[in-house]
Amino acid sequence: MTNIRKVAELAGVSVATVSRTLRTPDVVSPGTRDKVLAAVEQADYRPNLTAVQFRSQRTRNLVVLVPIIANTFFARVIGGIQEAAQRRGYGILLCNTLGDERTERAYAGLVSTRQADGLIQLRAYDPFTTSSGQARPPMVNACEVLDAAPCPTVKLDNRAAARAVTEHLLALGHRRIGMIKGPRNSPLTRDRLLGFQDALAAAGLMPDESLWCPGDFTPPSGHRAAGELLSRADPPTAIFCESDEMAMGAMRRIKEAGLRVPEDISVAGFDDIAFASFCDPPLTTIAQPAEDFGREAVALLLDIIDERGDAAYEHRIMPFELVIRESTGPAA
Amino acid sequence: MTNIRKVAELAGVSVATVSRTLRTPDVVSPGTRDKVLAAVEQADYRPNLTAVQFRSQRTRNLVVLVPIIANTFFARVIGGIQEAAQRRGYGILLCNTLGDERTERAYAGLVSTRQADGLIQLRAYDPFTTSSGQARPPMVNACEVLDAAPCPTVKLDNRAAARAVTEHLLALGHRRIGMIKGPRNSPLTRDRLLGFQDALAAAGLMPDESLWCPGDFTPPSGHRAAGELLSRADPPTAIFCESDEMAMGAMRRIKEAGLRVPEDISVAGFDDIAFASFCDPPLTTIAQPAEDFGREAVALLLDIIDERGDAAYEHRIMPFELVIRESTGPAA
DNA sequence: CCTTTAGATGTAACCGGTTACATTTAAAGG
DNA sequence: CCTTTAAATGTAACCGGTTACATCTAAAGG
Repeated sequence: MTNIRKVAELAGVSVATVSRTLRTPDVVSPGTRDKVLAAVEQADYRPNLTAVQFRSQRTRNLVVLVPIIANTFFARVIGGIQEAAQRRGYGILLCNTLGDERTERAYAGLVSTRQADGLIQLRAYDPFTTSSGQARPPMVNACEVLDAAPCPTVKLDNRAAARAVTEHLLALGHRRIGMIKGPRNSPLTRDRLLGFQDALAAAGLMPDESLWCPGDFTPPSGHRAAGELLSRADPPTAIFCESDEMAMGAMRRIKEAGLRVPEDISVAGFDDIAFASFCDPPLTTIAQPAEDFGREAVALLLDIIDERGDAAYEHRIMPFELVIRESTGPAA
Repeated sequence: MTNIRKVAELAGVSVATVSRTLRTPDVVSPGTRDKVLAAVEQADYRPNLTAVQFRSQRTRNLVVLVPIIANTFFARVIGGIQEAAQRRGYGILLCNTLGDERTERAYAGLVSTRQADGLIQLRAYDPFTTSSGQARPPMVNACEVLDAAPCPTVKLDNRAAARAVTEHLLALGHRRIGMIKGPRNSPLTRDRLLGFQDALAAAGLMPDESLWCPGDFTPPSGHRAAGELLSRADPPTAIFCESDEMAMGAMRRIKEAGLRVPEDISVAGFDDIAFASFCDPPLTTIAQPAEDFGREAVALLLDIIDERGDAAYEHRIMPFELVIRESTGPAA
């Protein structure tokens, strides 16, 4: 491997001059600069990044913990993270945690062990064991956010979004509205449920908990949950699903039962994934700026890493948009 | 930051003993071992990974170049890569290249600059400029594979898979079969087209190139392509799409034209993404073992890195399965 | 022509581990 | 009790850059 000493020898200068030519060219005289660059070219020299990282104590890597990369929404968020990180000269170390806390802590260790400069967590869990005295490694929590996050956060106003969907369904005349929720202990689920109840309360309706089914954001779970709702004596006339993936599962189940969407049952989703406008019927849903979640998270994280952030952690609320398509219609 | 010297001091031993206690505990006497481990605990010491990587010239990181992470199929492949890498103690540096060769070469540079030990490329492009004399960095090419790849490869027998789909459509009585292809210059597209033609030829049919439309694997491109096919004077009775995402776009377009799937037009996809069994109607498609592509790629790559591979590069062909659902039916 | 001073370059310490080699310690054998 | 030998531990070089500080060069000013 060609190293800086070989290049220095080739150019007839010291290693310091080679290093300066590459890092701070303006302090090197033009003549020397040309000699060095020619030698770099000739030797096909590239600085050993591990040495640079080691010496400078900066890796320019960010760890990203994602619950399930196969989830279309998270994949988009990661796309945004990757794009923003790359533009700022950072790489991303990806970890598909599948919600396993041991894995999350192991990867978080990459920050503690200085193999990455910071961490983005897309789930409501703090992977850093708070050993007293130790400084907290730079971290940002995005998408599903801890209630008392010890770091900046980026999230949607899930409560308002769920309220908007529900109000849309109420406006269509629906009174028995089923809900296919996310996992029980998720803040996301809780907030969306609150928004759902807000809308019902504003319309003077009592919430009926027997119409709430838990899911896990995947199509099969939506399929199963819809089955449960349909098997009731008095099934709902509309179903609000906390993810488009579950909504697609639910619509399939509804059709299997010989019912039509939206004529017999309206279905609304959440996320506005790429397939939402192509499924049958196209899905009414909440559009989230997935890529922006990622970009924003990177921006906040780099603020901390570069110590541009002063004291208080920022908590960003991203905008949502109710996208009305054809899966919701007037109550029968 | 606590370093190995502090721990050594705390334990009353030399830095070498601390290092040995952590790397090769069996060469350290039990008594010393306990002392050192206690000191490690007390100081909350974790070795600086950048120093370890620098010294050992091994990073235990792999670069993964993925064309579009938002593509459901690739997301699954990455899931497999991540899982296999993690199990073997490797991290992954992810790059969403969007097909940009400059980006790909930049990330490939992470291997040349020793920030990663190897690279997995999911697209048919060799990011390493072959500077003569230089040893090729370890690389594996998976999914979409170069014809004369200078490395191990993992792929599907796309030709046979496409032939299987086409034979299924022919068996249903279809004679005018449209095809929504992938990008023009992709080996994937070419091989699937060959398989398509194989089946037609075996059935004694002449291929009709006017029924082939290019797409880019996304739902909107399938939607557009289907529109073109439907606008012909004599539209096809079946459409074979090179991806499920395009198939979903195509089905939407067909319904928008007031036609039914499969009664009026059959549609087949490729990939068997999670939504394939939940769209309407459930999609006939080719199931690919996406996660296995990733696992296999990691295994082959680590073989090279650990120099277990002898001379010849292995070229793995992964199995496919024709999954017949409800989007294909007898020709009208 | 000498002194001052800014700019260019060189020297070498340093980052935090790993490990070859040297040295010390302890156990075994005579 | 002394010698031999293996096991345990210590010393210090090394990985490849960066950069503080020292030194040298040359232009400017007196």
